[in-house]
Amino acid sequence: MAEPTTTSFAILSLLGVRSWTTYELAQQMERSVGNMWPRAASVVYEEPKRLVRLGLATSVKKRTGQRTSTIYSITREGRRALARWLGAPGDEPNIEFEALLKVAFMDHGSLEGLRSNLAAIRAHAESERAYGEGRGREYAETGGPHPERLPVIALAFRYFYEQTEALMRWVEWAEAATSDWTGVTPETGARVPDDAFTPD
Amino acid sequence: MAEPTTTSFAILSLLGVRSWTTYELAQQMERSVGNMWPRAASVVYEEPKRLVRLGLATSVKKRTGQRTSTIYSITREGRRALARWLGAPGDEPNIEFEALLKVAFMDHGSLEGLRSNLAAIRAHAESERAYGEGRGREYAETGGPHPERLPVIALAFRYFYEQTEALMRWVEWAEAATSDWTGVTPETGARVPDDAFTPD
DNA sequence: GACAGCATGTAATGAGTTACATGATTAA
DNA sequence: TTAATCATGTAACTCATTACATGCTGTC
Repeated sequence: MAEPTTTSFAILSLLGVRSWTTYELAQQMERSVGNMWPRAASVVYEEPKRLVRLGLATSVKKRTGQRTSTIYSITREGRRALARWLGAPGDEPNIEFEALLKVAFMDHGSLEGLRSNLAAIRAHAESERAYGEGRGREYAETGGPHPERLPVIALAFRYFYEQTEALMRWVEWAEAATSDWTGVTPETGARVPDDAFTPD
Repeated sequence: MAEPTTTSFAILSLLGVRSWTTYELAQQMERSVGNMWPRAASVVYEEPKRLVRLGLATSVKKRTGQRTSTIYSITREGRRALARWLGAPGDEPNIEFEALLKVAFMDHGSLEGLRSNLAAIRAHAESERAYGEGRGREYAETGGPHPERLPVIALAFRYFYEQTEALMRWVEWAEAATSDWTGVTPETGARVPDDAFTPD
């Protein structure tokens, strides 16, 4: 009853690093976990309660004037559960990409729709790249807030990098490949790029 | 009241190509849409009803012995709605990657956990690559069941390729970078790869 | 002393998954 | 004729999102 989910373990993983208030947890979920397991802040306010129910975490209330805030900490049993979860094989990547879905069916849309969606994807990729460069410099220079975690952080960081570069390469290829299109179907002037199905 | 979702439009996009039975829709959702918008078959059996309610599709029942099956077709209004949706900018990629999440917090796990998760990721990447090569050959040789869609299909296909290659590159890098680790933390013998935060 | 932004949640709603049920078809 | 697989759904449940509510803090 009420098994922990991947989201539960994502939060438990953060609690493995140190204790946090719920607000801090929400920040970390966005900043350091958001790239591989994005979740809205509101679940971060709910999930830790389950961890407490299951005995994997404890909570302490703190007063600030009228309001109370909650600080969560991992328990010994929580560490055991975390280690067990980490040892089991994790799920494969799950990708949702609405803009690409539109591109894939743009033969029912318009050339402007294609171009504007590619442009939006490129803008996104560029902003991700810039963000990544900033984060990378930060880690390289300061070591980050938890230097003892740098080896594993480096692994995840590099995935983000490969990911972003792949997206940039693709969108540049796609913009070039469609630059001479005059429509979105073969009859109206869309062409299959030579190297499309046999890349190298 | 019951606005269509991205999943609705994914299905409507398929209906833009031709009419399908629900079962065929479920197959197509896995085969041709699954890579950018994966959904369980059960939603494919529910969603088209909404399209009908909204006047974007029509349904016809067909008998096969005792059982009935349903064939869905797009309406003129459906085509208009589809074109409008295609013209608006789509959402950015949304990536969930549990195995990577585990890697990122494996400093609370074990070296075996790290290696086995990397191995699983590699196996997945290799199988994706093999699958992609098969599909690519198929398209290049036969043109696929809807040759008029080849130009846009080529764009989406190439994204899948870049995606898969990026994952392969990453996992090979990660396995090499961790091959000399004797533990998962700096004290136990994990090291930050030289090029981790300043790739090139 | 008002307003913006930080901090801390709850509630309503909905989308999606897994599990189940069962009919039809084909191969052993 | 049995078992496996294809085909067609429904039901229960839960995860997650958006929207809302409200207190605190610093600054103009």
